[in-house]
Parts: sequence; structure tokens; C-alpha cells
Amino acid sequence: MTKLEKGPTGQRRGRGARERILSASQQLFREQGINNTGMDQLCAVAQVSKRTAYQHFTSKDELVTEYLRRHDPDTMPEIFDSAELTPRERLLAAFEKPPSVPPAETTPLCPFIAAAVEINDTDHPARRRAHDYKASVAARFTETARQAGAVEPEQLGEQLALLLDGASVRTRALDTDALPTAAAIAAVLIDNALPAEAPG
Amino acid sequence: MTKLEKGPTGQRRGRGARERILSASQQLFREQGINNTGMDQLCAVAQVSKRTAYQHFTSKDELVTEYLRRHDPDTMPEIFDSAELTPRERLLAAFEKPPSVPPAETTPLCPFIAAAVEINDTDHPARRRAHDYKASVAARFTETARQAGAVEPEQLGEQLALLLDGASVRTRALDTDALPTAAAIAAVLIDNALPAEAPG
DNA sequence: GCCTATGTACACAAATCGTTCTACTTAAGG
DNA sequence: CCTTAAGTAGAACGATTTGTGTACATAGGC
Repeated sequence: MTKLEKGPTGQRRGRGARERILSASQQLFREQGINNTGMDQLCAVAQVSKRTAYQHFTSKDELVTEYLRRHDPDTMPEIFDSAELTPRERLLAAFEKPPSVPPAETTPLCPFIAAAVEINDTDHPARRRAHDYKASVAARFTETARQAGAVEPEQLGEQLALLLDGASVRTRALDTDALPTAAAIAAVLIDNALPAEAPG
Repeated sequence: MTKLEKGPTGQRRGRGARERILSASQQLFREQGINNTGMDQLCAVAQVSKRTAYQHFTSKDELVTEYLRRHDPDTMPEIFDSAELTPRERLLAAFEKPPSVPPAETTPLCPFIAAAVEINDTDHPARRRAHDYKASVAARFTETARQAGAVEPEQLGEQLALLLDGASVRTRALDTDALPTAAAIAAVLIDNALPAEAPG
């Protein structure tokens, strides 16, 4: 996660509108979806006048694109770049729930999945970004699988990425955390793909 | 699939408006999503006047709900009710692409996932229907897994359902058929969960 | 052959959408 | 202190949305 620097509740208005707009985007697009969030509401939450919003972003489409671009600029770095874990442990760590927000709530739907579903035009920059991000996650998995000595790292990478996405959408549909289910599958796949008893 | 009885291209207008409306819903909601499909366009495709549409369905919400209700009233019966296949074969058959539509196109996103993402209100009947359908698929898998003699049928059922959803959303995001990836995982899970060399 | 269900055409209301406008205020740097 | 860039408030625009109202047409069962 990037630093959200929420500030003392009611961020003081004034300079720094762009940041406030993007913060509000993160919150609202995540909570209620892109199409269900109007610019009026977004500006109200960001405590920014509409004029200012449109000086920073020429259109809502551009704001959406920037919102996705800013979100996770690198792909899950806190997991894949962790030097303390063995490659095998890193693969498994991707399926552990981050300690953000109270454990009672269900994790919100992956913003890239949301964008891929809500936006219809395949050529929309936001959808392209979603495509790239999803490919990037698989590539990271593949890379780590290769480091771990998996027999078919590309296949394993694609499989693990699919598990994460399945867990995300199923959590949304059933309102129940599906990540443990995905984690169990991941453990099986990793065990199957890695040479037995390799240290990592 | 239910009989769509498309008729000779330009369905003759007149009686039978309700069916035409639901047919158009299937087509348009699937192709462009629920929120991106207006009632005007829908009525035009259905060759039905708007007045008639609102005589059959009091609101778009109700139409969406009915569209999801009608769609697959039973859960994938052609797979789970097939008497020619062993339980194990039935589990695997769920991951084979149905021969509908040319193989070049990617399978459209599962309508229930679409509804779960596009609609924000958890209490919306359509979202409840999506919830129930997703639970139903898992239950069908579980039931079949039990027949096949799986050691932990409930876990396997939930896992296989997650794979299907992961494949659907990933196909959407990457514009590449992800079902084979899910099928490969399913094969591994099923092999792991079923007593070795059982006839089915 | 008539009666009634059903459907049509199309204008219209009301809300909401993204977007732009004008005119005013404020904060920071030199 | 004064200039200038940045932000504000809120009205308004045009397009689009869901949903209605009115007056008219037609197909089928009796």
C-alpha cells in the first residue's frame, strides 16, 4: 500500500488538491465501484471544487486511469521483494491476508478486476492497465517459481495468479473470505511443482 | 443453456414481448454489462416499445433480477446431471469449454460475477441471486465430490468452484482463455483428493 | 365479427451524469 | 507587499438515464 496520509480526519483544504482527489478515488472507487461514483460525490469527499478536479484531470476516464496507475505501481513489492523469505515462502506468503483493516471485514475486490468488469471498452487505458497488472502478477509468480526451482515455472505462475483472482471475486460474491481456500490449493500446487525437500 | 428460439433473425414483433425482452437482456447484459446497457437500447434490440417493457417489468432492477433468475435456473445441469459420466469425470467435465460459439472468441464473463461486481448493494435481489448461484455451484461440486469418494468433499467443492471463477475473471482481464489453466489445477486437486485408482 | 389483451409510437418528466463556466478568494515566493 | 499560481463556490449545460402518460393499433379467442 502507498502511504495514504489521511491526516487529522478533515484534511485541511487548500493546496495539495491532486493528492486529495486521488485519495478520495481510492476510497470511493474501491468501496462503491467506478461507475457508481459520480464526480460530484468524489469532489465532495476530496474537499475539492469541481473546477479544480478538472484542472488536474481532464476527464473522469483519465482520473480512473491515474487511480489505477498509482495503485500498486510495482506489483506487490512487499511480498515479492522480501529478502527474508525463501522463494517458496514468498509464493506462499502471497496468499496470506495482510493485517490491514480489522479482520472482521472482508477484503474488498481487487481494483483491477473491478475495472476490467466495469469498463467495457477493451482499448480503455484503465482496462489496458488492468490487463498489464494481471499479467505482471503472473510474471512475478513465475519468476519466483523459477527461483524456487519449479519444474514448469510459467505454468505454476499462471496457476497461482488465477487462484488469487478466484479468491478475490469469490470473496465479493459470497461475502466470505475465500483466500484460505486459495491458499490451500496453492500449497498443493507448490508442493507438486517443487522438487521434494528442496530447502526453498 | 435454455432454448433461445432466436427465430428467423428479425423476430416478428407483436405477441411474445416478454420473451424478446429477456432474450435481449441475455445478449446485451452479457456483451456490454448491466450498467452500460440502457433501457432504450434494450427495447430497440428486443423490438419492443418501452411502454411494453415496463408493463412486464416494473423496473430495470426487476428485469436484471429476472434475467439472472432465468439464466441457468438449475445449476449447470448438463454437466452435473449427466448419467453417462462417472462422478470423477463429471468433476473434470466442468472445466471443459462448451462447444457453443466459435472457438476463436473468448468466453464472456460469468453473468453472476458481473452482477456481483456491477451492483453495489448487497441486499439487491440480483446480488442475492448471484450469491446463491455461486454457493449452489460449490454445493454441486461438493455433492459430486462426495459421490466420487473424495476425502474432504466440501473442501474440494469449494476449491473447484473457486477455480471456475478465477478462470472466468482472468479470461476477462487478459482476453485469453484461462479455462485450461483451471482445468490443470482441477486435475491435480481431484487426483489428490480421490482414493488412488478408484474406478470413479 | 366484435371485445379485450397486448403492444406501439412517442413525447415527456425528473434525476443524474460528466463537464464547463464565471467570478471570487487565498496562499506562497520573491 | 505584491504578483501569480492555485483553489473555491456553485450555477448551468447538454446528454443520457429510468420511468410515465396519452392516444392509437392489432391479433386472437369467443
